[in-house]
Amino acid sequence: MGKKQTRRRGKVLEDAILRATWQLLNQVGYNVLTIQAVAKIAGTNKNAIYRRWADKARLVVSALAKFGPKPDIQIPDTGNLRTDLGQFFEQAVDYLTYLTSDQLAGLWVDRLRDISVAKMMYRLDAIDNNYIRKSVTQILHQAEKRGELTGQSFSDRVLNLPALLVINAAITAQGKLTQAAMAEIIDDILMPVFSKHEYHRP
Amino acid sequence: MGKKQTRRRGKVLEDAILRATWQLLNQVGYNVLTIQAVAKIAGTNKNAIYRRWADKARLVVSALAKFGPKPDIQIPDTGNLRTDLGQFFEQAVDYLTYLTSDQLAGLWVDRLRDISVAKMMYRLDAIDNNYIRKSVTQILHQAEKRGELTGQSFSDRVLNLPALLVINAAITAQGKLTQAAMAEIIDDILMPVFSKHEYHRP
DNA sequence: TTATTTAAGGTACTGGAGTACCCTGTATAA
DNA sequence: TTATACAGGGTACTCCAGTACCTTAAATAA
Repeated sequence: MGKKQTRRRGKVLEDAILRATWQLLNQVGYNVLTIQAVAKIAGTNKNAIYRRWADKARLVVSALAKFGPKPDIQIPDTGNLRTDLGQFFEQAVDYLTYLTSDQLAGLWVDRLRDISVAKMMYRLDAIDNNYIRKSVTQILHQAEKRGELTGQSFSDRVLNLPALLVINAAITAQGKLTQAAMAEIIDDILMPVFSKHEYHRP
Repeated sequence: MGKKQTRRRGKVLEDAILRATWQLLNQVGYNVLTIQAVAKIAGTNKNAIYRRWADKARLVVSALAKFGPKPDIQIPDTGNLRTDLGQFFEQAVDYLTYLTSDQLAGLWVDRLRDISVAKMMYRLDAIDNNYIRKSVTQILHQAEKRGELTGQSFSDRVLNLPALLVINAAITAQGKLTQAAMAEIIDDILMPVFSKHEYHRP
C-alpha cells in the first residue's frame, strides 16, 4: 500500500500534469487554479511542473493546446472576395467565443505580463499561429488572382486588421457575434480597406 | 527620539501613501512595486493601505490620477481631414505612450485580472476611448461641413475604429509609436474607411 | 552487469498578498 | 473633562509563487 510503485518520467509525467491541469481548469477556471493543486492532482510536485513551464499561463496554454477544442476552419474560395470573407469569419466565431469564455478569464491577461502589455491581438490568436491572418492572406491572394484586387501588397497592419476587428467584436459582444456585426465589419471596414481605389497616399 | 509623535489619519495619511506609491512607481516601476514597500516608505503599514484600496492596481491608479500627467489635447481644424487626423493622433500619442510604458507594465493587466477577456478590450479602451471617439467624431463632422465627405453617417464600429487602432498600436509598438506607423494607420485604413466611394454594400 | 547520468520527488526556504486580531492614539460627542 | 467610537499601528497568520538543495529511481552507456 505504498504511495507509488513507479516513478513516472518524461512524456508520461508531462501528460499526467497536463491532464490534471485540464481537469482543474474545467473545474475551477483559470484564476482559481494553482500550480500546487495541479501537482497534487497529478500526483507529483511543483518542481516537476516548474521544470517544464515558467508559469501558470504557459502551463494552461499547453493543456489547452493538448485537450482544448481545435479550430476546424476551411478557407472558402467562392469566386468573390466579400463572400469568402463572410464565410471565413462565420466559421471562426465559435472558436473565438470559447477562447474568451469566463473559464479562461485571466489567462490572456497573464500571458501579457511578460511580453510588455504587448501583442495582445497577436497573442490571442497566436495559439493557432496567426491562423486568421494566414487565412485572410490566402483569401486576398485568391481575389488578386481573379483580378478583383489591383495587385497591391498589404502592410502588416492591414493584414492583422481582420483578426483585430473580429477578436475585438467577439470580446465586446459579450455573447455571440451576430451576422449583422460581421457584415458591418466586412462592408464598412474591410472591403474599403482592401479595395482602396479612391484614396491615395499624399 | 521615539519613532513618531503624531499618528496621521484620514486624508493626511492617504496623501502620504499616494506620494509614497508615486515615488516608488517612478523608482522601480509597477511590477516591482510592493504594498509592503509602499507602506514602509509612507511610514505606515499594509493595513492602512488595504483599508483603502483593494489591491496594488487600484492603489497605483489612484496615485496616477493624483500625480500622473493629464492629457492636454486640442482638436485640430486645418481644413483637411487627413491633416486633422494626423495632428490629433500626434497629440494623443504621447499620453498613450506613457500609459503603456514599461514603468506601468503590468498595471492594466492587473486591472483586468478578474474579468473575462470579454470585458478586457472593453475596459482597455474605456481608458480613453470616449475621448478619442468624441474627438474623431468632431473631426469627421468638420470634414462633412467642408464637403470632404459625402454626408454619410458612420456606424459605432467605424467611429471606434481609430481608438482601437491607435491603442492597439501603442500597445504592440513596444517603444514609441512612430510617425510612420501613424501615417500607415491613417492612409491605409482610416482614410479608405471614412471615404469609401468605391465599394458599396451589396 | 555495473557505472553514470538524468530527472523525479521531498523538504525547506524566501518573500509577497491578503486577512485577522488586538492594542492604542485621536477625534468627536456627551 | 471624560467617555466613546473609530481608525492607525503592530504582530502574526495562511496561502501561494518561486527557488534551492538533496535523495533516489530510472534510463543509458560502458
